This record gives sequence, structure tokens and C-alpha cells, in this order.
Amino acid sequence: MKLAEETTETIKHDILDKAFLRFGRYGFGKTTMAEIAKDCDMSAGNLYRYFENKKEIAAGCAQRCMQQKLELVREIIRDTSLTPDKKLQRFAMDVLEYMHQQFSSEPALMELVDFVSRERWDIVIHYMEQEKSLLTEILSEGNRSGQFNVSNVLETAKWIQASLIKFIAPRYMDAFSLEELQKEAKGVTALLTAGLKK
Amino acid sequence: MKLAEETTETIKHDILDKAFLRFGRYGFGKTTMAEIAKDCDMSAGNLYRYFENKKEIAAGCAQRCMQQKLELVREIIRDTSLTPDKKLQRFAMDVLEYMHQQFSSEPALMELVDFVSRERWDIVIHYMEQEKSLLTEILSEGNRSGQFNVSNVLETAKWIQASLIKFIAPRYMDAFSLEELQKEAKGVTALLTAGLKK
DNA sequence: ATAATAAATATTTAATAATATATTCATTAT
DNA sequence: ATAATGAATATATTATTAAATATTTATTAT
Repeated sequence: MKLAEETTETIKHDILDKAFLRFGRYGFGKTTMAEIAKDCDMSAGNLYRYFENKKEIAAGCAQRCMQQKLELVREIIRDTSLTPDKKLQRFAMDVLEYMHQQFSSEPALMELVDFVSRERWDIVIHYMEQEKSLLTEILSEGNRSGQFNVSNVLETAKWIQASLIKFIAPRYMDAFSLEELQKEAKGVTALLTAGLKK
Repeated sequence: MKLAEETTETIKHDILDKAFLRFGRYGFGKTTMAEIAKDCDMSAGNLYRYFENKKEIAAGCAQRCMQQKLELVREIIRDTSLTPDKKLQRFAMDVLEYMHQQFSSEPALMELVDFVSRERWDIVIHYMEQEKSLLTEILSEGNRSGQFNVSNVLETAKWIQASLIKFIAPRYMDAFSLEELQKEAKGVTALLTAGLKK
């Protein structure tokens, strides 16, 4: 990567950082390009050298947020001290805690969710595909170690993803308490892993 | 029940019928009290003898819709030809089909969902409690017949409910196709019942 | 040549007025 | 006495305008 490219990426990164903070605190609508620009010590016009428009900045924030969720999962997969069934449980618990944390500390973030749901569902689909792929890794590991007996790893991953949606998706984060959701997540994963075992 | 009371109930019932049709086709916002009244062959003012206001009519519609979902489940429970695990699967499949049917034929209905989510979450909680209670019945039956081995029936019912939320709640009905959701529902219930068995 | 700015323009949002609708109530019919 | 109406009033929607903000572009600096 050339120096110019690198600084461009760094600046983009900084813009998303600053924008995400504002979107979280004041919401998408109440955040102005001028404000984001000032946070980044540049003019509003200059933002357009890095992002096509305000919605693309919001999309970038959402994508990064989802990438962070995925990174959380990759860390769990890497952790060799965890058995596959523990990895599945940690998947639900860690993602849930991350999501609930985000939405309880920054309720205005729900505006970003609404935007993505309405206008950038493609981002959600892409995230879900990647997440599903990570789930297949956990299942395959379980198959190899003999702990699981899953014939169709890809399909099963989709089912697990569907059954954990309450703890992964933003929709119910503000409707239920973290404690309540955590108890449920633990129960659901226990039930699921029981069904996966030999 | 006295005759007067009975006709009052009949009229209320008719109002909800007519209102629900309009909410479904034109949405809550675009439906006027005058229109509902005309559908019922009465004046707008007279509606207030039966419902406190427009929101109460909407709440009544939502409640009735949820009661119908519950009735669906009660039918499944009554069906003696089904084993408990089949009942669980039918629970997911029948409710999913009912919901998807509703929201694909009447997309404006989502407005009613938004209203209930925002202002009458208590109705949702009440529905979920009843639904959970019906799930415990299925689990208990499974325990009695020896097909299931569930130690805490009430907690487990909550977990099953949480894991099937994608197929029961309205939120994702317009984001995924019925076929896709049906495949997933089948997979999830299969996974869950495997975990419940002795 | 690249990066940034700041002024110009297009678009969106906010404020207001105008209209439509929800709700109440005095009156009439059953 | 109960049920229903339709006019009166309060509330909420919609249309219109004014103001703010997003986006583009001509210009300047590096």
C-alpha cells in the first residue's frame, strides 16, 4: 500500500470514528456534515473526497460495526481453550453483550439501524453470510473433534443463526433487559448444542 | 350474558373486523374514523360508545390478531394425532405461515405493528406470556409420554420461544421469503427437538 | 498532481398556515 | 333509558414557505 493510499484509509477511518460517535449520541438526522467535518478538523466539502454522501458514511459505520461483531466471533474461534459447544455459547453471549452495550449506551443508534433496514439491507445480508460462514467453522471443528455430529454444516449454521437472532439483531435490544436476554441466550445455546451432539 | 351486552359485543366485533381490513389495506394513519363508521353503517361519533379512541381500536385489532395466533396453537395442542415434537414443529410452521400470509397480503399492517411496538408493548408481553404457557403444555405432554426429558418446563418454553422469534414475530416477515423462512423453521425445530429428547 | 477550501447550488428539514380528522357533546330517535 | 346522530371543538395531517444543510464546483494551497 502506497503512503497516499494509507493516509486516505486513515482519514476515512477517522471520519467513521467521529461520525459514529455523533450518530450514537445525537442520531443520524441530527448529525450534520459540518459537525463531522469539524470533529475531523476539515471542511464539510472535503468529506466528499472520502465518502460519496452522508448515507455512505452511515453505511460505513454500520459495516464497521458489523465487522467488529465478526471480529468478536473470530476471536472466539481462535481461542483454543474453548470446546466447540462453549464457542457456540460464547458466540451468543459475547455478541449479545456487545449489542446490548451499544444500544443501551447510545439509544440514538437505533436510527442507524432503521436506515440500514430500509435502504441498505444488502449490508445486513452480507454480514449474515459472513457470520454464517464463521458458524460453519465452529460446527466443522465440532465434527472433527467428535463432539458434534452435524451432517449438513452449512444448513445447520443457518438454523443456529436463525434461532439466535433475538440476541444478535438490534431489534429487541431496547425491549428486554440484558440479564433477561443473557439467561435466554444461555438456555437456547444449551438446547441447541444438546441437539448437535452425537 | 344479557341481550344488550351481547349485541354490544357483536358491534365491537364488527368494528374491529372493518377497522382491521382498512388498517391492512391503507394503514393506521390513512384510515379515518369516518370510514370505519361508514363500513359499520353508523356515525363516527357513535364509534366512541364502543371504543375510547382510534388507538384503542388499533389495540383491539392487534389483540384479536394475537388471539387468533394463540387459537392456532391451541388447535395444534388439541390434535391428538400429533406427537409432541410434531406439535412443536407445527407450532413454528403454522404461526409462520399465518404471519407471512398476513404481512405479504397486507403490507400496510406493519404500521399497526409499529404502533403496538411503540405504544402498547404490554399487549406483546401479554401475548408472549400466553404463548409461553401453551409451549409448556406441549413440553409437559412430551415429558409424560417419555418423548422429552425436560427438567424445567417453564424455562425451556421461554428458550424455545426465544429461538423461534424470527418465525413468530412480524419483524422479518417482509425481509425474507416464505420458502426461506419455512426451511429455516423446519431446521430450527428439528435441532430443538433433538435437544429435548431423552 | 493532490489536497483542501469556500462559495454556489441543490436538497432536505423546520416552521407555519391551511385543511382534514379525531373526539366531544347537545340534541333527536328508538 | 339507551342508542345514535350531527354539529362543535380539539387535535393531528398535509401543503406551503422559509431556513438549514448537503453536495458540487471553481479556486487556492501544497
